[in-house]
Amino acid sequence: MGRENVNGVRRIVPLHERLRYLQVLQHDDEALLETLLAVRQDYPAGTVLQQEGSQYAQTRILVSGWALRYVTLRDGRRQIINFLLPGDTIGLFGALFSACSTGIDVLTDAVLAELPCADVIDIFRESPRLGAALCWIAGQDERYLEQQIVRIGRLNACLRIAHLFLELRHRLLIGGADQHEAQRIPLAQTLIADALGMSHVHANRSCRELQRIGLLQIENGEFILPDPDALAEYCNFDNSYAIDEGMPRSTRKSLTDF
Amino acid sequence: MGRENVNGVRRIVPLHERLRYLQVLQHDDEALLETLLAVRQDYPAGTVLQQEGSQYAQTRILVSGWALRYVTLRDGRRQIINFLLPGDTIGLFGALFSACSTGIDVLTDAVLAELPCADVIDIFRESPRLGAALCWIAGQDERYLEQQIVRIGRLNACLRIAHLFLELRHRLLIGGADQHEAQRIPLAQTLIADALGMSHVHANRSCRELQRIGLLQIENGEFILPDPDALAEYCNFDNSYAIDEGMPRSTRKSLTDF
DNA sequence: CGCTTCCTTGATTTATGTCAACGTGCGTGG
DNA sequence: CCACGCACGTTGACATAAATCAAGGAAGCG
Repeated sequence: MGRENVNGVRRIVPLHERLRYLQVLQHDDEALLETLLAVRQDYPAGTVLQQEGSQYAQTRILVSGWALRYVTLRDGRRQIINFLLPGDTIGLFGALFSACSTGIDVLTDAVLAELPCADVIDIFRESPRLGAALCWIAGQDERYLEQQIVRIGRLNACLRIAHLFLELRHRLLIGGADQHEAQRIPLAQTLIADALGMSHVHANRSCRELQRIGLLQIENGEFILPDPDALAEYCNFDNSYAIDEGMPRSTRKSLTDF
Repeated sequence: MGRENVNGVRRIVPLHERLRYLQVLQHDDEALLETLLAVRQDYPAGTVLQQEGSQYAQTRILVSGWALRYVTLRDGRRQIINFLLPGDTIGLFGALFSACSTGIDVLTDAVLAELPCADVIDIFRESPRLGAALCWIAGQDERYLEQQIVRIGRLNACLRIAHLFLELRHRLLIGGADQHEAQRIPLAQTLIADALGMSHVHANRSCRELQRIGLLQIENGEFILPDPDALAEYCNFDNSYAIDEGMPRSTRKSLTDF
């Protein structure tokens, strides 16, 4: 489960990788999930996947590449709500909403699995275990938004950037990236500014500052985290409980026994 | 459904009121929901309902009163993630997480319905319709967090306050409050500051400014919104699609046919 | 080439935070 | 009953983080 051949290379499917943490899916669930994720679609960098206020076209799962979710204000400024990484879902419960609250753009070339929104609702009938797993994914998304609120609300520019980068690294790891991959953050400074509620000028100066004190490298338009632990120390990043990865044993037992 | 006698007065149950919008619950679902919400518990203002990092004790639904959800930083400052109003859930999918990411305090005297977290997971087996309705509630929560990110990230202090107050009003209305009730915001300025990522001094000055231009009244430690439409105009508050209330007809049909 | 996008830097303005002091109402314990 | 502490609101003076304005440079691309 969770791996597939692409150009002869055995590749991780990040959503499966994420769900593996849960340790509740059984063989049938995995098979069902693989069926649902069978349809793949490629999108080039820059594609608008979803427009603010439009109807949900489909439920999508990011298999590879980065995307971003944003809200545009009347004056044209935008606020990036969060970044979407391999293993993240788009419009998971889209069947339950009449319109999208955010726009979504693909940032890099990306591969998405696509299925009708209604199929997700059917999952709950066919496999409560898989349904619970999807609620867990949705709950994690919400926790990342909480972290984003804390960052923007209470941290200064440098700390915000450091904290965001560590979250992204953490999520890349959860999706199955190796340590080296997870230290690379391919974001333009403009995007960081739009995500963290600051001007691009100030984002630039803050990145430079982090670079100056050795916590960040800037190479070919992407950032490298040379020392994640030092960075975590710098901004008090804590993923022990703020970003939960587990499920209580009792729940796991009740789901697997079912 | 959704009403009960309290001191001889027929009272709205806000979660039911919220779910009524969906128009998918059938008689059995409503009965099941009422069974689950049968156990009520009173808490006085100031009670700590949940500590950051603790295990989820139970799933709770706010029946009356206000609460707040927050994260505390190492230096003691805190960021309020959001406010909880009648009809909001606490730890809805708590069964799926090993620990709480946030603390929750009761702000006013409050009544909560309480049930074991595991019962929520069982709902998905017993009634996919009710399960979908709960996912919709969870999805709405997430949208409120998105709005919070936009506020803190891109609006200045006065606009943030105006926007937050309008969201709270909107949510009070959804929970069944009447127009008059929904114009009353019983929050201390310190709380507004902690929620909107500003100092209490600045929150005070901004509230005064809103009062000066006639968009806000301050009475006995609570705020009144004398003209919600003017306030919405002032801060470009838009609840048409940003805060979705509906569900596509197709989904409703597939759920009710089931 | 000339466009565009992104990054960079300096000068200046503005929004917001910090510090300090004081007032008010309220509950509590003597 | 009063005295006290406490939480909250208020205001002024000042410091600082961040936005804005402006200009120019580097890289990619038709």
